[in-house]
Amino acid sequence: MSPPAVTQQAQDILEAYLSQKGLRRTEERRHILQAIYEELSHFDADTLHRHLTQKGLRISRATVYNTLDLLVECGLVKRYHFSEGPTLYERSLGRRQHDHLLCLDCGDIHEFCDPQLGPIIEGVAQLFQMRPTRHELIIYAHCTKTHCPNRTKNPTFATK
Amino acid sequence: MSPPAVTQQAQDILEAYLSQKGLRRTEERRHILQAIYEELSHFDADTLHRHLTQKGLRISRATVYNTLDLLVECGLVKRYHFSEGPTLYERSLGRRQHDHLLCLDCGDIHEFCDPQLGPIIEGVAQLFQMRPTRHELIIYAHCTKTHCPNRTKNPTFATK
DNA sequence: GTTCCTGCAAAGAGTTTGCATTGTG
DNA sequence: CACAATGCAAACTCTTTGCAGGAAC
Repeated sequence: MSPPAVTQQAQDILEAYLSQKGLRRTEERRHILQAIYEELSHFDADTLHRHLTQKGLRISRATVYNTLDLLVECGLVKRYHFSEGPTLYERSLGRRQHDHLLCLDCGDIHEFCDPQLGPIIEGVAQLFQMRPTRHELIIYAHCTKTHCPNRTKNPTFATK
Repeated sequence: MSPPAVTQQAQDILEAYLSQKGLRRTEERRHILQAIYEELSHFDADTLHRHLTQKGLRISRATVYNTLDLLVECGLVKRYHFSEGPTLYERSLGRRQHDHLLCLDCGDIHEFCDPQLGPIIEGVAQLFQMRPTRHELIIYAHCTKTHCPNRTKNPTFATK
């Protein structure tokens, strides 16, 4: 599915969720959802806020936080807790569930899917008589390429 | 190895690390290391600080944070970033590397070791030409026991 | 018109930093 | 006695909250 089509589908899902819950369809919510689906990935709330401001949209930080909560609730956005920094978000519609590998040298975030992970998680949860709802696997790693093009960027996730 | 013996070994390692780096052996560092090795697990900085205060030790929050950094640096303590809350710490000497399963109903933290995980991580890192240094796998799950004894406790990790 | 949502600014949690004082080597 | 470590408080980052005004239904 093309990016605009996914965005449209996301908007439709949001609308359905809002009317079902008796909540309101506001410009702000549409704008935020669009930015997330067409322009950003692995962003934090403040980056999203600045992005919207630069586009000339006057949306407050509070609304950004509120709307992110809403979008996570209705499943259109996923929330991640990597090391120290702020909470990061990602669009989730039309994307396979995946995990993350963080480069300790440049802060780059790589995504991967490993089909072996699901059974492991199920097995562990069963051992404790628990029903798993979600998981986060984060691998922290260094680049082995001698001339990694990212080496120049500022490292993140470095110490904590 | 018995708990006091592990603590002693940890103190020895700390001393060695300090002299090697030209740093100072202080009462505070010894007290903090001892509390971590003998009295606490999955604690945050503030819990550790209150714990020390209750024992009659007057150690400042700043020193607690500094010392935790130091202990993580020299490998005696592990740092974890679970969902929203504060950073958690754990003693690491004499313990196998393990991952965590968090109960969404009561906030309990279970530990598990899965030998299949290592190869998966190696494989993923190799795919990206990266050298993995550490990882965090967190499984969030609900209890399936109808009368979970923990159900009464305050849930943590519930929403974010 | 009612209720939800927004924007603003203040508060809050967790952590870091600056600086004078203390204490180790 | 030099310089690292401590204690204290203020600053800082990220996020939440309270409340008045404004927009959706």
